[in-house]
Amino acid sequence: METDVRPARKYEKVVGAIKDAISRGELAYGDALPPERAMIDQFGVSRGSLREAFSVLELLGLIESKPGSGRFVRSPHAFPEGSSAGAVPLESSAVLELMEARRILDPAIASEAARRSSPSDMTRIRRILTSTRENLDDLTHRARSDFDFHMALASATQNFLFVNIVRMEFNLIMATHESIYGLLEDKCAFADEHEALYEAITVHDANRASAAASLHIDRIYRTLLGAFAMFQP
Amino acid sequence: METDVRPARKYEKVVGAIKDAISRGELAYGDALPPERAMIDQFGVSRGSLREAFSVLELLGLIESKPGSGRFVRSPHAFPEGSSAGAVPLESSAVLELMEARRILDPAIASEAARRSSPSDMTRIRRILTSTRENLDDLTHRARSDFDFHMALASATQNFLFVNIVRMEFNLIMATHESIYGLLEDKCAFADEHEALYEAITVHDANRASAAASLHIDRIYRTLLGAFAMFQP
DNA sequence: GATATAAATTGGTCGGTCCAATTTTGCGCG
DNA sequence: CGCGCAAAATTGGACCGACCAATTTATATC
Repeated sequence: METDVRPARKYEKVVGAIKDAISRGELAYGDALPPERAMIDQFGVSRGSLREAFSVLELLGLIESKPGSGRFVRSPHAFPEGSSAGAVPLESSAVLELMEARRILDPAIASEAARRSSPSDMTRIRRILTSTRENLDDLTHRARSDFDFHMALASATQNFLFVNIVRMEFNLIMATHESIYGLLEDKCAFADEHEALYEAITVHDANRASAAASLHIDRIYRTLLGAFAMFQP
Repeated sequence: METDVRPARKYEKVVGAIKDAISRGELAYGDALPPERAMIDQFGVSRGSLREAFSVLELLGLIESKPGSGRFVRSPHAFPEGSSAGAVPLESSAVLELMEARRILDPAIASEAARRSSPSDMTRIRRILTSTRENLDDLTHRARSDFDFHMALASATQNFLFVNIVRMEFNLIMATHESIYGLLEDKCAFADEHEALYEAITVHDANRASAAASLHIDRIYRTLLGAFAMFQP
């Protein structure tokens, strides 16, 4: 019964807590966070872990550090003020923002992968795809497969900048909405689209690969859009 | 006489040293780096600083960490083995790889900025452009302007993923080739292209913005290609 | 030869020190 | 009383050395 593959780092707890506080409205735009030394007691973590949490929150665009002054909440997006039962607006806005970027980035990466992929890249991707089919019902397995697939695609571009971008994409997915895969119900479409993408890359058809990636991410985007719409007026 | 704006962090020294060692061939693909505890003495830095250096080198795709085993050199690109007078191959291959990615990413970002930019974004970019013109001969000022301009462009997309990508691009530029701006002699073209890009974004012409960005980065890419070709047989 | 054990290595965390930037306080002076 | 400037307190930034855990590799033992 392995519930969590990840070792649950301390800083993640802090990130979650602050993120939730912003979602609930306890921390609003412009507000100052408590000073480091106070938060150390508050969360019971060391300064190093705290700083790591801050660096993530800064990367997410949620807070801003001003040396000598303090840390302040930055509005990442403009989202409705008086939203009841909180937690949704921030999460959804961040995830949609991420997906909007992926609608542009992923087709470009797929196209580049189609141009430069080597046979060994393709066998690796092939292996990942079969592993994906094996256990489509397990949520964490699906998430893991998705990550592996897109990382393999990125490394097939032979360009580490794309690898880093995909790594960043999935870091953000995990940081902002771990349960996102629960919303994507259509498991078969998930696997089918990955396979279509694989086929296009195998024959080095950049245009078809780009189109396949577009279809894939567009469907996900629309699905999430629909799911989030149910939470908001 | 301010030679370095940046405070010269400890880990940067380590990154440079290891990068140079790889360039010189002292460390080749597959070689194991000395263990952390040994490098602490070797470089006279703490473990924290060392780990920070490793994280950068890992991001650059130069090394790979295997828990319980050690850290190993990864070939980032295949580049000529017996290259004399070293230092060039790694640097140039990494920079060209970065620029190849930018040829794809930057037009996409420019196009998105054209679609979503607000008036306040444009005034900020306008200010950066006039500042750029003011001191075109100073190398560090030009580098700073370039960074500011592209960061402003990224934030005009209203999407923090693009902001992070541009931040990453310039982190890599600084990490791999700080003197890169010395190779880009045509100062006027530099400023002109930025202005053309600005114009396209102001009128929200996504296609023109994308084209302008392509022209800009393509010229830089060709210039660097030419400059590096002189170092290699 | 197989297995248990020990050693070596990286990963994560902690609690400090010192420094730079900023803000706040307080004092002197007009 | 009000203003301005300097000292002090507050805050984040960088760094250090130590500790223990997880994992891999080497070694010893049967």
